[in-house]
Amino acid sequence: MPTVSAENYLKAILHLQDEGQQKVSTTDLAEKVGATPASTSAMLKKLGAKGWVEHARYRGVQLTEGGQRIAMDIVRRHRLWESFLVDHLGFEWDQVHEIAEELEHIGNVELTNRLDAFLGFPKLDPHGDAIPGPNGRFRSVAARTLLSGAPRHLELVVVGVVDGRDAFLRHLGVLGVALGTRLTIVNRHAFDGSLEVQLSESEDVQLLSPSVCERLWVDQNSAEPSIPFP
Amino acid sequence: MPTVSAENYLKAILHLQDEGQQKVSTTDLAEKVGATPASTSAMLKKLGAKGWVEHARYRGVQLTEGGQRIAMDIVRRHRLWESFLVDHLGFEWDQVHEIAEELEHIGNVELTNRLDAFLGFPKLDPHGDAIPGPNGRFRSVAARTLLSGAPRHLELVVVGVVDGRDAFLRHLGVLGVALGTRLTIVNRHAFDGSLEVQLSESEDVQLLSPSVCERLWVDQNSAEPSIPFP
DNA sequence: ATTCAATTTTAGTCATGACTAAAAATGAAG
DNA sequence: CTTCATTTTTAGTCATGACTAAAATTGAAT
Repeated sequence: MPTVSAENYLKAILHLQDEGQQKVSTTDLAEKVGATPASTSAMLKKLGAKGWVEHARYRGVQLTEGGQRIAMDIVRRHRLWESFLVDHLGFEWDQVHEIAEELEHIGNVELTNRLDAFLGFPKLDPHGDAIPGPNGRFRSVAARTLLSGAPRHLELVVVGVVDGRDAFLRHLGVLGVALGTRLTIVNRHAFDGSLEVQLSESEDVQLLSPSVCERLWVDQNSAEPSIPFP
Repeated sequence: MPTVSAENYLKAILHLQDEGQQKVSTTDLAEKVGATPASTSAMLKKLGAKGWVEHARYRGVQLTEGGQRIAMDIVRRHRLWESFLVDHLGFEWDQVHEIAEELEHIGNVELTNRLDAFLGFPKLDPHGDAIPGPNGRFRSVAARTLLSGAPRHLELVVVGVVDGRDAFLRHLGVLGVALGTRLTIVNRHAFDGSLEVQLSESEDVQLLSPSVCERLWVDQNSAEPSIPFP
């Protein structure tokens, strides 16, 4: 069983690996967890000894299979609790992160699974991030979803429109969106549910109104290499 | 803000004070928290410095007003979470203590109050123990309750019977219960809801079936000095 | 009063996980 | 191929909160 501190490091490594770097540098990790590189270096030695990370001195870290499993479970608990806080206790999206940061460290499996069931086995948390299942992997996302209900941080392809009217299609053109456009949701705005999406080709970030998001069918871009953390 | 460890000591002192000892001995406290008397002695010095306990060397400890407030808040969170686990996640009475022991240390006030509201401001937890309100004091218990719905660890007086039939009254006589009998619920059995009650006069512990408990009106024994932890 | 067994505190260690300051390794530029 | 700025690790401290062993205090019994 990892300590709370170890869990925070493992989680941070998972997030950084997701953000692109396959090997995570000590400095980046230190910054993420809010510690000095020296402290981080010391912790990495311990995590390595436990078999949770592969750590070649001066070369960066990577989660092992076991370490990733632990980190995914933490993310699972974090996002389940966030869902609970928003859906049942009436918190807003932007108020729940800190609280979930504490709740996520309660590792009781029975508790987590029952909470999952209580919530109806949700696939996405209130921020639109995918929730790992009890097996430590993400639940398969429906083949075709409305953009408004798709997860963040996953490259999507526009595969259809709900509304075929000219005015809407012209509007899409202005926004730089068409059938086949690849994009990634980078942020959901709590205020009205509008989405910031990054268009893969142009690298532009575009703000899409809720009414646009509800009229676009998207699919996970299967061409993309399947990384563990969408 | 107390550490998790400090919270456990404060909670233990509250429980021991409730069980009769106004001043709690280092040895008893040590046993309760599962530490050595030496470690406990060291912790008491710190708790004293924070103003949470009064500690006269070799003379025992007592919670200060501030310390009691902290301890009551911990008990509040513990019992609210236990209620949540049983009422909404489907746990049994005897499975929830350990989990609540972890959840109770998340001190976010907003979280606690929202959870309280979500649960419908319950007065008793699944074990029949009173739940402190947001002010750190127990909510007033209804003037007259059925024994089956009364809190544990509080001296009660039998003030009436629902069912006046001879057979029932004779049965009460056999059990040693009559109008005016003072008793305290010491345990609820998860299996069928039957209660173990201690009769104040004889000191006997008597097992009462659910059907008996549902036919007895009880009231809080107001003659008793009002101790903080019923 | 004095002794003595039980209780409590102090003294001295240890493990965790943080820190600063100093040393070592890396790798890019000349 | 050597230099040097950057990154990373090591060395040495500190605070928490636990422990054991030893000393101090209490209070009950002679």
